[in-house]
Amino acid sequence: MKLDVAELKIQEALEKNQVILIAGRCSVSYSGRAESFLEEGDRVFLIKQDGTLLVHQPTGNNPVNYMKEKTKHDVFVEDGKLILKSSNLALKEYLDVEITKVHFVESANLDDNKKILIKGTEFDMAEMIMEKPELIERGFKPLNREEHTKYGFIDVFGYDKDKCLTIVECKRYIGDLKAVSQLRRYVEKIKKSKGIDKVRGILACPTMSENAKKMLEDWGFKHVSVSPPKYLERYNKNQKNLGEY
Amino acid sequence: MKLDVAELKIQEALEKNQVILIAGRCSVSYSGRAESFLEEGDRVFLIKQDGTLLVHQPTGNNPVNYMKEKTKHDVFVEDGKLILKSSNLALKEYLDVEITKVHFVESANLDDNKKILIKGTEFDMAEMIMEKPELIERGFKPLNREEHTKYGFIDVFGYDKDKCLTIVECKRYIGDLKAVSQLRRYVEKIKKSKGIDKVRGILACPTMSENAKKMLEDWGFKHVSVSPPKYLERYNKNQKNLGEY
DNA sequence: GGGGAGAGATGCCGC
DNA sequence: GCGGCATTTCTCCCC
Repeated sequence: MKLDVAELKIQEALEKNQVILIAGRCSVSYSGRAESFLEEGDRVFLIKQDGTLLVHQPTGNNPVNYMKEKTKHDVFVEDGKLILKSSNLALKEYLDVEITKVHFVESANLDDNKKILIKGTEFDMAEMIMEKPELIERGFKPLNREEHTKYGFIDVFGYDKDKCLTIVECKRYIGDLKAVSQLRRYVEKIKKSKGIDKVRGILACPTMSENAKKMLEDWGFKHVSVSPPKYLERYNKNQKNLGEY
Repeated sequence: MKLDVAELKIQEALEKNQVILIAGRCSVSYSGRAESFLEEGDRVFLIKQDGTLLVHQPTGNNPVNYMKEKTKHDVFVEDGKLILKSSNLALKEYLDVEITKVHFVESANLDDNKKILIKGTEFDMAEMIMEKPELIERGFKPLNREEHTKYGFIDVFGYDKDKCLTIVECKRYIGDLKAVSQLRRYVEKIKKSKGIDKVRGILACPTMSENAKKMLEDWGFKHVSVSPPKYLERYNKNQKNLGEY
């Protein structure tokens, strides 16, 4: 596609506040929180209706460069190149693209006000434990979930069968050093603020790394194997259709 | 665009292992590490040459759904809908899309083997401190950077003017509770493994949150205000062109 | 592949 | 806006 045709097409789409998709050969410079440069190669550009810009290489999960919402975009041809200058003055972030070849440009007004529903999060784990406290220990009595105000952001806390205050930190995945550090911070905070000498700490997660297990034991905490709940599980080896939700 | 035309176009592009961009009205289901459902709306799909799939809503930075590399994609028309079934058997992840309307489909073979160069990272901060140790303290003598083997992943460590072992943890942005916890873990690890009683901990970051500052003081650590270096900084209020790199 | 930590992390919620 | 934290975090590097 000719550069000046692409230029017009992109300018019109920007004016109409459409989602724009561009594939082209380009180099990319960025300056803002950090700085970056990417030599010439084929990439995909996605400009969204809120001004977000994503630059994607032909492989990999993450955008190689990006600009956040409310970014302004300016497109023009100069010295035989299609230039895209994107700037977010509020964030002091700037991104420049020099496009030497445009493979295609497409744009459309997209209408979408739906929010994704996700199940199986850490929050769902905590909820499950509130409903089935025996997942932690026989005799465990949870008091509150997600106590944000007084003692920090604690997933679940309550009393064990011996009426000892017990803090439960949930992790969806493997429990690591960070998770133990976090639990430790909570336990100390509660000890201090309540003036109690003995507070128990429990890490609820599917598995733990060896080093984390060691640190957990050093601090007298306990690991309970719990996995996040899956409410919508419908797939298995023999099943090909998802069915309705 | 008619669904069966889109079907063919996508199938051909998949066979040719091209990058594919689709805009359409759809609902999305996901099952894997967690589970999710997204009601009907207009979205953009990006299928990459390594099998990566990204689903983007018309606003926002992050994909609303995604599948990692090596995902297989199957497209067909059924009951008047264009169905995209993506599965990653190795990861036991599955994503289903029901498309009721296709706005456009584009595809291309993209060639890109360049890697992005980023400056101003935490690593660059540590490097800067190695070169200018007075940024930390007068008399600070750094020994090593990124010591991974013996004492963990410590950014910089060395001796202060009184020959006391000193650990420096760098953060690009505001120092928070997590950062202080991390520093604390390192200091204790070194104390234990070296059998030393006094090890100093310094957090090098631009600013700190109040709670983190308090925790830092509680533990006898110190904050030094350091910002990540920017090697390519060329922008300012009065400058409109980026110039060459 | 596991483990540990950074990221231009982002996004969410609460204050 | 800051603060604290989860994320289908992802990515990188080392062992």
